Amino acid sequence: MTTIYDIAKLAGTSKSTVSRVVSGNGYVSKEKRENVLKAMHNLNYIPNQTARNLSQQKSNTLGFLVSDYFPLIGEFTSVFIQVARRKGYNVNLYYTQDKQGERNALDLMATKVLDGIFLMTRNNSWSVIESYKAFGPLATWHRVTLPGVYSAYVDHYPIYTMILKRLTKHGYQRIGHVFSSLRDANTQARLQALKDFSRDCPRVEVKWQKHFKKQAMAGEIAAQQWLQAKQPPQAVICYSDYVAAEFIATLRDAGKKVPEDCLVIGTDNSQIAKLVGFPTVDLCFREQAQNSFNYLYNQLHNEKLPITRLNPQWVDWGRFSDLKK
Amino acid sequence: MTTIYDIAKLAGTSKSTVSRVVSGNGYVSKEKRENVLKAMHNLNYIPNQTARNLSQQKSNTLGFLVSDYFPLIGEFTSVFIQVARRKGYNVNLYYTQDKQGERNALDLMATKVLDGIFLMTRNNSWSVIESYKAFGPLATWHRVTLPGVYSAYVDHYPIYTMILKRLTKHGYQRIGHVFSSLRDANTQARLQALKDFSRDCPRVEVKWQKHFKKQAMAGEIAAQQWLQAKQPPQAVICYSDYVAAEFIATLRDAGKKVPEDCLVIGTDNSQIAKLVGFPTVDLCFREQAQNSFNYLYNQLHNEKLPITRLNPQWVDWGRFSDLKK
DNA sequence: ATGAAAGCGCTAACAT
DNA sequence: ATGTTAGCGCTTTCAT
Repeated sequence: MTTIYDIAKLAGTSKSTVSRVVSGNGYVSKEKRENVLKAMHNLNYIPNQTARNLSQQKSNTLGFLVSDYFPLIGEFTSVFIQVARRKGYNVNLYYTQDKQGERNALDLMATKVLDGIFLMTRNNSWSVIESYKAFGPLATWHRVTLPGVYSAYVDHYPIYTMILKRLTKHGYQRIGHVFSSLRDANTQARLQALKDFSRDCPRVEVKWQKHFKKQAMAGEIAAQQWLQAKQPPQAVICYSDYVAAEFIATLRDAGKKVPEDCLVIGTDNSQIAKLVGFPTVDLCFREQAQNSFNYLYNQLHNEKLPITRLNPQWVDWGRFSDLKK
Repeated sequence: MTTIYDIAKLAGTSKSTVSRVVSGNGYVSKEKRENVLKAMHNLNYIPNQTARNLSQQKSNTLGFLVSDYFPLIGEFTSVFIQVARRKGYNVNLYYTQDKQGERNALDLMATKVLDGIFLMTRNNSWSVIESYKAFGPLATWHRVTLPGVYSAYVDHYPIYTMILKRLTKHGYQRIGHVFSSLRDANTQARLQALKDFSRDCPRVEVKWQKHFKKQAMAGEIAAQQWLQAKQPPQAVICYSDYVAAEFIATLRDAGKKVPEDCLVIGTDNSQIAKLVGFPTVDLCFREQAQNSFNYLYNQLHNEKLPITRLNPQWVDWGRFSDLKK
């Protein structure tokens, strides 16, 4: 491996000068700079990032933590990674299935192997996670209000209200719900929206409600329960597109027609919604990824990259135009 | 940040001894070890991976390079990352859209920021890529035969033949094809299979063939062409599940029935195939991810983790049972 | 403007 | 079994 020392020798100068031209910090005469550049080129020099990181106590890499894979992860990470790349940041992906694994990843901030961390999903309690704030900036996809943690959330209350009203307006009298974990703040917001809605429209039947902690199998199990219900809901709102897609696939397998027998709605605006063809709500996950990165970057550089306001939208690919407005 | 030096001081010993207990290399008396352990615990010691990497000239991290995101990437990376994790490896994801970006990532092997690299898709020519072999092991998803590059491919010839025979047996007389780039070795294998098949079964019409270099929009464009054809094929085989899904969505949008009007087949066995509900072929991408990691690991450690033989399977979720056998 | 030298935290001979 | 020492490659003060 060729090092700055080799370059220095060949260019007839010192390590310091070479370091200056490589990093672009400090003054160096035109003449010396050219010699160094020439030497770098001749020796095929590639700077050692590890040495640099050790010396500077930073790595220009962010950690992306998630517990299980679900399809939205792929889309979300891809925008996060590409946004980070443009600002010179790498990202390490960690699938941390347990508390300890997650802590190990968080620990990496202490030594600046990771400069900052985004948590898509988590294993440890928020108080544990928050304590890592001392090591570097933290952002998350969860809806939480903690002084030290940026949350890229969007309020589900108005969105859920909007969906409920729209369905009611179009004649749906029995509306079912597939929620994620009860402890989740988004679930709470949805439940509140549902409660308030029921007060206004008591005649709409909304009792069919299911809860799942994991996305895997949630849609399938919920669909099984739909199939066994005596009076199944005519429309079901799912907490994620993936769950909605699984729900639909299971109903169709059982010979049901979607959306005729049951209209199923997701809330991610992921590719899957478009492909399977069901209405969904764009909760702006792409902008959330962008905002999250910007937050971490701003913390790290004392800059002011913009954090944009999110503007959720109903999305139906023009296929459910009768549902519009 | 607390370092081994701090621990040494507190435990009344030397850095070396601390290093020995932390890394688990070398002898250290029970007594000293306990002192060190105690000190580590009291000071909340977290080893500095960067320093370790610099000293050992390795990082225990692999690079995963891909040019554009497409849905299978998410699934593929998630198994690759989790498999790597079990062996103590991290993985950095790079979306390299151009030649230079890809070279930058490959360069990282020179300084062992990356110990090895997997290329899902590539930008540079194989000869350029192969030259990086000098820095560390290389694996790819592409089908290539290069001395220094492991290819996790599976031969598409027998698979394509199998699909064609099966369709013919069930009465399909006009079979369409959506291929990826002509230069791709898998496409070549499929074309050869098609050619040989046509010799045996000249009466099956197979002229409807489309080629696409990018997955984005491929399915949609192909479907538009299907819709405009005077005599469109009764079955279409797509080179990826994602393309198949897009093809189906577009046909359905146009009021066509799938599979009644046109049977569409994918070849990834991704989650999307199951959710949209079309037959596909399991080309064992999960095992390919596993094999690729194992190869890289074996190169790095002179070990013999098994490289399993792949066994592609027709997959139809029991929904197309009339197509079976 | 440039060079010398100390240091980032850890590892690994080598010596005892 | 343990300590001393010389790196790993680069950055950054501090002189000059």
